[in-house]
Amino acid sequence: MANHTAPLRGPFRPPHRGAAPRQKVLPVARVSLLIPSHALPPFSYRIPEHLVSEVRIGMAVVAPLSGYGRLGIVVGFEEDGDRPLKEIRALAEGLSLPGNLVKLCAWTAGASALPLNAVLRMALPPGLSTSALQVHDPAPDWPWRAGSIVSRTQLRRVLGGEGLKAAEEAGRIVFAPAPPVRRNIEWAVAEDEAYEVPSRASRQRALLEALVDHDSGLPVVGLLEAANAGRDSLRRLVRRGAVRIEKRPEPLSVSYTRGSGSGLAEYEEGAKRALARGGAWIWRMPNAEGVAAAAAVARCAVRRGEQTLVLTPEIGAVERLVEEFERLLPAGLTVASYHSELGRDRAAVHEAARLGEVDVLVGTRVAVLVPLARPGAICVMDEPNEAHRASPGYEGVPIHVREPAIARSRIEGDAAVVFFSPFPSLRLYAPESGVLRLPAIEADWWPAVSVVDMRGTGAALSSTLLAACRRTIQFGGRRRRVGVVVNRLGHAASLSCARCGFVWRCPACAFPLALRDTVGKSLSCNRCGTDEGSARQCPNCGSGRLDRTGLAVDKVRAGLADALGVEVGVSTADKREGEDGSVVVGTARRMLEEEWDLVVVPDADSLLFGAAGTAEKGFRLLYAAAQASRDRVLIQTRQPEHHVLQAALRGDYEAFAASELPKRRSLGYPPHAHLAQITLEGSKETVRRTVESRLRPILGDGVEMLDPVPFPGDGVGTAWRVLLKSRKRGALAEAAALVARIAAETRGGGSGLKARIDMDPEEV
DNA sequence: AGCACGCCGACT
DNA sequence: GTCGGCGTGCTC
Repeated sequence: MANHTAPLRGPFRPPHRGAAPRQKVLPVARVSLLIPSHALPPFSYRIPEHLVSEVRIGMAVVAPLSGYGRLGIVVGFEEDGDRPLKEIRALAEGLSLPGNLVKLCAWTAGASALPLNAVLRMALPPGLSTSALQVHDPAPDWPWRAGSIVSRTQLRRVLGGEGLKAAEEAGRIVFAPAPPVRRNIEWAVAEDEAYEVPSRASRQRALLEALVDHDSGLPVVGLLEAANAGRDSLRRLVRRGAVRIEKRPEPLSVSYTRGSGSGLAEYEEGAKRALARGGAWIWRMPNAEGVAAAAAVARCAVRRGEQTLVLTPEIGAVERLVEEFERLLPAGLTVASYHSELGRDRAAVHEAARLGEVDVLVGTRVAVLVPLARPGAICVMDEPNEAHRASPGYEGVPIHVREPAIARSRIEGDAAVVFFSPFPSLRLYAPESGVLRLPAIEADWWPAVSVVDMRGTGAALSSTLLAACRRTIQFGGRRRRVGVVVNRLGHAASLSCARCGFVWRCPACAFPLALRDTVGKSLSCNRCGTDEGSARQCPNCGSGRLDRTGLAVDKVRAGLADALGVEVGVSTADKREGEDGSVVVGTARRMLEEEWDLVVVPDADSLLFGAAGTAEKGFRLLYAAAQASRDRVLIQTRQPEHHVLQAALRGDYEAFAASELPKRRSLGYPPHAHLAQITLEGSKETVRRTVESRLRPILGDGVEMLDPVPFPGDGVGTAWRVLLKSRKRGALAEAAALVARIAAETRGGGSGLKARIDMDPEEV
């Protein structure tokens, strides 16, 4: 491992396609200062004579703001103007980013309506301290010694603002941004074999015995635990010269592969093709096979001397994938994981990746911006999973990771990005997206499918359903289990006919209409605000039995427990009870992680047509439900012939895509056009005024704005949603970024306004 | 007039 | 993040 403060000089590698082209250096640099919580635009600084030859795009520099040195990244150059400019003070080379990564950050900032400095921060080592200064030449009355690291606040307290500035100017203290230092751990090493352990000192003997086979020693913490000894016994051994204690840096969480690569042959050809051509690819296959296919991509990249980035939706999946890669990939390659639970290690992994010491980096969405010395391939596992998008307030970019992944492949010399899923998102699969396709691998096994037609029934659970559950759990021999997938926890927002299953939809958007009040059955569109009045009877079959769509977890659970006479477990995000029982009810996210003998979906219609979901999400859920069943999948529906349901239960993605893609185009969904969903929190008056006076006048050409509608599920009416729509993503992101700025300006006081921006949301 | 306090905008 | 400017409102 290279030292953090040393200039960035990796081991020699042949030229790779990620190399940034040499930039002509002008005497003025644009610098994006890394000040959190402030969306400062990049500022211009003069480059001092002695640094002109060294400064390049991506270089970390120290530049003054209000007289204090701040860390920034050079993001561009410009000609010298008339304005007197401050000078860049120093370089912080060990923290620099490759020039291409700055381009990627700029693209990502534009696409996500985030300030550039916030995105650059995500690409830099985590835990980077931007407030530490090193004391170089202390004045006689200072309390610090030369070389010590002191925080800015402490320096201010002692020296005062002016004193701090003067000391920095004079070079007595130097701004020293650095990633968190790796801890040292104590190791015990056996020294003198001749030492005779006193007969009663059994702990000391145990310690020596544990150490005897380890010439290079053992970490102290583990050793004490293994020998069931305390620190005192060890100290005695040290005093007698039998053992010495050494401090060594904690090991990097980079592991080595130990497989043969023999299980990867099946995917070799596809991997080669994607890497040879580069660009974005969809590789449709069962999720279980994706691991080996991604390993094949990684091996192919390694052969080309390149690194692979593998992105998974969840942290748990990262750890599983690392283990699988260790087993599958030929021995001697390095694999490392990167996610938000990694702690101090993460900065070390970041550096190892940046220096090219990691062959395969497996991480969550936060890893998409990690610099790589030799980028070759990006694998996005389980592509449609929405955990690939950061929710506001959580770590990572708040857009789906597929977007920066594609941008990265383009920017970094056409590296390959491969999206894995049996049912990729239609926005990628649409021919207009320009994403190439590798030959699909279809599931080689499919469960038996039972469809129960619920038209005309009032009961939530059919006798067919109950009989299937009984048959499964009463089966002799091996214990069998039933998983019941329910879509929602509380109340559904849409209205459907209890007789034929008709769902009220907005004539303009084709979205299910939201049920405003359950008694009067008044309907309106959450998307465009259209008010559709009250529903009296079903326009399809004339029935007056109208009910809100969807069954809730607790209702199904109680119904099953009652009818089957067994304990029924529950597994949802915030309630887990009796999960190892024979029958478990839960939400899809939880339930479809494991396998069941019988998977039951008592209300497929709410998955497919409910307000919370779209046909696309419903298709994936039913498909995944089938894949999670060892034996049979049973679903209840009032629209048994619906093509999405039929296609899902056959596992026929192509048929589903062929019927849904034209709808996407006519409705103007990505990739045909882009949406920005802006949620504004504030009084109706404030929101309306802001939208009309500040937002509407500045909308760029081709950006359409729909009127604010109350945010669904917000009963108090303090949250409003505005949709922006455009064929041009850039224009849309600009408008969205402006909203963020306006909201930041009007915060506080009676006119308080909070904004949240979702670019290209999955559901609207 | 003199001063504390909070808000706002500039800082390159 | 840090600063100074300015208006408000209070005290001397």
